[in-house]
Amino acid sequence: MDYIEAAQALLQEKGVRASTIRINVLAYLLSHPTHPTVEHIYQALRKSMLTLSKTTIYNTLDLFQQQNLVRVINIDEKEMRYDANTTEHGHFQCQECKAITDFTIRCSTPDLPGFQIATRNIYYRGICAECQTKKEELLNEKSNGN
Amino acid sequence: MDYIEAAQALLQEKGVRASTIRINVLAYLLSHPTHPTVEHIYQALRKSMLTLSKTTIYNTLDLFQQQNLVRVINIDEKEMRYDANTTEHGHFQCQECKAITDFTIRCSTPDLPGFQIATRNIYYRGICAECQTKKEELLNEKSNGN
DNA sequence: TACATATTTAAATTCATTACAATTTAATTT
DNA sequence: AAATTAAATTGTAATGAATTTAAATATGTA
Repeated sequence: MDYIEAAQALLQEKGVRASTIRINVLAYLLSHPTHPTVEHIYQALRKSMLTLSKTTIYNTLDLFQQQNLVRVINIDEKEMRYDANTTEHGHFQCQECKAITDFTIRCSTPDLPGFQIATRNIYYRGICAECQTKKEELLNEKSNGN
Repeated sequence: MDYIEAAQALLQEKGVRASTIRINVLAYLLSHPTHPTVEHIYQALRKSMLTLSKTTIYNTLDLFQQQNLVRVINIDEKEMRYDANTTEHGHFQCQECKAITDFTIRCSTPDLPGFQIATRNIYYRGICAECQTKKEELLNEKSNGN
């Protein structure tokens, strides 16, 4: 399975012209399900596309969003993040390491009569399991050392 | 029931010095459960506090957040919004009128073993009932007129 | 009153994002 | 193929919310 081919196929499905840049941006998102920022994508693709502009990344991601190819994740305080996984899932951001983890969740129907819901975003924040373990280890070291 | 008194009481409960500015910012949030921005609060309080600085609003809201007196709502594309209602509820933003509506919702426990969850935010977007009605009326007018 | 601490202020800065005009590339027509 | 049109990409400059900084002011306590 080739991410480039998969990206090209997805673009064609949506009737979007599959330019080199578009294919590469989408392939990057497919191969890096780590919710990258515009900067991440830009720095990665710049290596092989010397004249690439950051504006193009913004434009491309806007287009993808309109076509439902990506979803924007606004969990981070400063930067937007992008996810090629458009299925329903929540996002957890660790306040220590800033990493974003997907999780599955089911919610009841909200009491919004007459409202038309277009997008749903569930953002949780806290300390991830890994950072939690590190913290506990630090505490143990301290109590053993003294 | 006086919002000023209520704000003062809440601040004292948390052991935070109840300065005039703090009381007024919190009272504003209590009396305007419309998820105001920093700018909204600033413009409203400036009228009676001529030397008020926007930085103070930021500082005050940061303090309130630490003390769990307010919750930050990041649903808007550009500006942060603040809510003195700290009970669990979701937020819906209308893509037409930008108004934010509270809703109640219950979600299943996420599959995040070992994770420590500190804050939860549920953001839905779409068209609110009012704007939906307006749109339908416009459509009807068109089909009747022609 | 004097002192230390907490609060408030205003100006300057930061930085992700957007606006826009110019340029390049690709597709279509003559 | 050349000419025309449309679409995509680029770079610079502007935007504006949020933060930083340092100075000024107010407050509580001895």
